[in-house]
Amino acid sequence: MGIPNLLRFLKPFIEPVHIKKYAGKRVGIDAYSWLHKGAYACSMELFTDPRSTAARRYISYFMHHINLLRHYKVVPVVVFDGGSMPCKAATDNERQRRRELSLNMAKEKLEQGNTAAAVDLFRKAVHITPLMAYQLIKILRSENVEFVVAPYEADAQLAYLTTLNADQGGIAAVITEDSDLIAYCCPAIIFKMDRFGNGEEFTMERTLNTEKHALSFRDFDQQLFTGMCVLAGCDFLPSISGIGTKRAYSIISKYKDINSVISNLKLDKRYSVPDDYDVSLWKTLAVFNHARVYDGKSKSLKHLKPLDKQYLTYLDGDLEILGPDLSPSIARGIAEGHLNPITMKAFDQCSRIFSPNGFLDTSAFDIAEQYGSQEISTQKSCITILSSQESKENMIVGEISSDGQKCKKGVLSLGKFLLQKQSPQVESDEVEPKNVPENNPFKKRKLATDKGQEMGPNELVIDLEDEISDLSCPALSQGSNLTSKNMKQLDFGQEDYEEPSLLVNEVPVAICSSLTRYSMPNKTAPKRQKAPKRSMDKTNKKVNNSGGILKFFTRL
DNA sequence: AGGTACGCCTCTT
DNA sequence: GGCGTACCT
Repeated sequence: MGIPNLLRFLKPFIEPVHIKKYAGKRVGIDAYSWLHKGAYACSMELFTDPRSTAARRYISYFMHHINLLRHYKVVPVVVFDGGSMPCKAATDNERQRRRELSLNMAKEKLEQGNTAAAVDLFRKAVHITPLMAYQLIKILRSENVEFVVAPYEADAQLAYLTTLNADQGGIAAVITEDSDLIAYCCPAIIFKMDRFGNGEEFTMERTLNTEKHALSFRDFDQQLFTGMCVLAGCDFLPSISGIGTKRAYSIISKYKDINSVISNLKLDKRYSVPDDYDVSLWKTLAVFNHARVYDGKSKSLKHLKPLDKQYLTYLDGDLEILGPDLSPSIARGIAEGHLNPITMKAFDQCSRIFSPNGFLDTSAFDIAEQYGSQEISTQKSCITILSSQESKENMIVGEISSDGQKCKKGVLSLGKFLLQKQSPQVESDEVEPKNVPENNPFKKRKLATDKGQEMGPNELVIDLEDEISDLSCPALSQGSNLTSKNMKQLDFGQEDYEEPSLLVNEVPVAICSSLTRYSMPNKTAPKRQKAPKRSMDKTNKKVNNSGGILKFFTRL
């Protein structure tokens, strides 16, 4: 729950900000906050029909915000929560119980035909499961959005990333709704960011160095600041009854030493301080300082900050409360989104088979799933789905050269393939075309060879203006939602922003598109190195020529 | 004045 | 998770 009232208490130090302030910077995102908000848009569907498009609206919500950041040249780094901390088990269980209660009531109401009441209850029952996070991860992966799954608390992971330089994977700020990040002394945090990029900014620097409303943290160091937060009550340790943010502040600024604070609290008859409160407080401070995080460089767990003797003595060798240690391979599997951080099992058995290629992995798996296949295998450059139902033969549905530089008919046939399955009217000879037609949307642009553009090896670029109207792949032309005409024009302050139509409501575009980076209708291929500027093309359409607005789709 | 317990909201148009 | 509010100390 964060620290109660902390945001209100620190309001004087919080200023309005627009995300464009962080243009060119890497910014960390607490995935949970957007996932949770997004899940509200589809809370009922998540229970009643989890595989439906409607149930995936939380992904649209999330990706809208990702695209917004990219539009303002902010590099998003998405951080997911991992395993739960042992010390939070009690509160976790309580929440779980409440949700289950709501869920049962919701189902009841639904059966009674009271949809309105059911929706209300489903909303109370929503929680973000690792599987939901995994669905998003698959999209992020295909859209080349950087992400990491924290071994435990995303907050700690985010705080850790702020201590690194950008070239080491570090971030300049964090977008979250959780005030816990303040307790981690995160240097810059953006709260309440809306869909236009407006939010409220907290900076440690401003807070420590300015006086507002008779509040001053000039004499506070990091330990005292975190101590104040913990004293006011946090997830790991409830506050002493009668102490909130203000009293925590005044008592810390009075004694300026954690141990003095505790001993004086114990002397004060107004408060009942548990005997072991000092130990608990130091242990909690240890978590905020040394929680276990994932280190992308060594690909293993490490501590947020190097272990400090002062805290270690209170921990008494019990490092478990910082999050149990994990072997590097498990930690990496979790961090890279292959293992469920709770169960430690692979999200899908095939993800690792594909990851060496790093290419069609999840999409291929999606297809297999759709076909009810039991197995998928990759052999050299082919992706094969072992079909268990329709035909007993193995079908080669994709073909990629081993260096990932060429994408042949496979991708197209993939699209056709699915299309045929879902739209019987498609001519059968289109199912496995011998050649990729000249005008096919998946034709590969010359990559990398073009004037220093920095394309990922697996990216395809489609020039929409040229090709959208004349697509050989009906799935795509049908998705005329791709034209700028059908894009929603949203007002983002002074600039117009063409929001990609998020979900293609019809069909198989999914598979193709997860590999595809569409460029907007400017003739030149995207340039991604220079600091891009927006420009107007002849048709007076506003376009983004900095790599195109990213399109994404999800499968049905 | 400050803390706490409680109920309501987070999406979308 | 946050927020606002009525009520308690």
